[in-house]
Amino acid sequence: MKGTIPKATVVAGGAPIPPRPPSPVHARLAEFDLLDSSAMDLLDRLLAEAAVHEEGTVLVREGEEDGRTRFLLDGWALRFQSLPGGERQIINFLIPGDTIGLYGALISRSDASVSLLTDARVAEVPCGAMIDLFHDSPGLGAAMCWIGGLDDRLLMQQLVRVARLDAVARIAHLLLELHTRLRISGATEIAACNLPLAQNQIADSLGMSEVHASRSCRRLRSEGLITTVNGSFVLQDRRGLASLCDFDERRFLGGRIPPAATERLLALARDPKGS
Amino acid sequence: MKGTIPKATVVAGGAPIPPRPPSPVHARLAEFDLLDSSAMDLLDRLLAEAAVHEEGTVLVREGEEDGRTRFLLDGWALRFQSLPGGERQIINFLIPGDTIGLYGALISRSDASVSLLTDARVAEVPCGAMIDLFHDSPGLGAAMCWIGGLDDRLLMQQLVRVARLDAVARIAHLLLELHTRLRISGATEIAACNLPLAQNQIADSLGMSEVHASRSCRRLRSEGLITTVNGSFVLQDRRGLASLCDFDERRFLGGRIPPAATERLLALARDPKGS
DNA sequence: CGCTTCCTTGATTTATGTCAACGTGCGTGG
DNA sequence: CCACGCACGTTGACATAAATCAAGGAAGCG
Repeated sequence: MKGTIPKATVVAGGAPIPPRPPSPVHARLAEFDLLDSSAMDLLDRLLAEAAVHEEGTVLVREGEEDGRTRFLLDGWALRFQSLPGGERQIINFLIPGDTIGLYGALISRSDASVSLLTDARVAEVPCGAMIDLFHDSPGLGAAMCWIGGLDDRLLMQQLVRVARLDAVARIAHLLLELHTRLRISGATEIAACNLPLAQNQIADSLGMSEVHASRSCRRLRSEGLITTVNGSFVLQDRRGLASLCDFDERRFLGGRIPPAATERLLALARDPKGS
Repeated sequence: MKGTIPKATVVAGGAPIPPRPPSPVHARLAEFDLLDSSAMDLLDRLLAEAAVHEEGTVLVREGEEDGRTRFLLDGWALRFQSLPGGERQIINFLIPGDTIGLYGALISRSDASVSLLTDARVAEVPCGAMIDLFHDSPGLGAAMCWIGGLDDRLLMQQLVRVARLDAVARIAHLLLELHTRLRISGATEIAACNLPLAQNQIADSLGMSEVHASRSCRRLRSEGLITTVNGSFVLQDRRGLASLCDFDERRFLGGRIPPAATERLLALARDPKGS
């Protein structure tokens, strides 16, 4: 069940921004609109060599020392911690455009494992290249930090969900989050409604038992809010789901950059040795 | 009940690392051992002008556009989100040495509020200065990202706690985390055992009702694991607390930098215009 | 055909929330 | 100095959400 694999074209010059490959990473960065064409070129180069891995592959193992940062270009993954009892807590789901091990270049020991939920296309950036990136393109470096900030925001939402919502609302909220994130990373509306999750993954993510996850999903299904097609969830009524859990889409949209920062970053790009 | 306020001395030259003020920020960065004396000087300058605020002050309001990044030099704060029902979810507790709004320079709209739990000394770094920092001292810039990575790790632990542990274990785990973090930021062993928390703050942080927090704290007290002295928790038996919740201190220690990254960062510092 | 994996369902137990009442210390204003 | 209100913690009775245990069904796959 390999996904379609769009080719990553490497563009040569610094010409007035040529059409980019439809990478979900680019889609996410569209909102971070400070990248000039040289930054884009650098990004393209970093993402050019992507490898395809099979469903179930473990990309990163908790405690491992592996400074690489990866970009998930296609497919889904999950980040989790193993617990003393042998269970796992899924920290978050990773979708196309997401970063894996963003801090790998700075914190050698990874604090969570990452495994693939579907076949996936993954680009790897070695530790050194990740550091150099900040030097070669301060704008792209800033973009990486910006991604870090957005990820932090996601984790906050996951916390609020688990800490405050009941089981049905937790699931609704999670599904809506994934839908929103998929749209941001460029999925079509139809693709964004199709979430390849198993119920035990939902349970492990939201801190509930499998049995209870099953019952809660059933409730959502019986109210016509979702359906399941061979193991995938399909959102049927976003409005209805949102009303169950006070979903606020704005918490996932809009990572706008303060004007003052914009100026400085542009100045830096023009004159990297300034001041 | 103002805390003792150590003076922040600004050091002039780039001399062979003079004794630094005993700032908790410096203490935290001790583990990030890549900062040369010029980076330290820059940091000292950023932290030199700290203002003292009263307990209860709201430093940041959710949704507000305020690109500043702050450093908590003394005192405690909490970061929280307001929920539709009017309650709050405390995302995490901030202790001396912690950063407030690390991503402020890149994401203008803050996604959580921060208010002071005690009187506190706070240094403010404007948005522009935060960006320039990456240019003026790549090492210090890396240190800021590194802090972001550690904060991410903390948030993961908070999630695991809330998602997986029962009420008593959640509280024990939280108290141990705070103890560990306090030691890292330079608190004496005695100070680190003394946590100025109210039970309703614990409840709002761990997603449980106030009543249940009260009962759970009582259990910990009755087993001699903690005591309370006029509203503060005092850890009495760390070993005992840890056995209740599988606390793994290593999750909070050791943000070691990969060797490859160390080399590159040092090279960058020596030759900021290299390659 | 007999595995496994994923999901389902019912009966029961346990953890936690909710409601309501009360205590204690503490600051404030009379 | 007292009376009052307020923030904070405590306690008990009760309701509810969710875990657990146990059994079984449906699909995929050798």
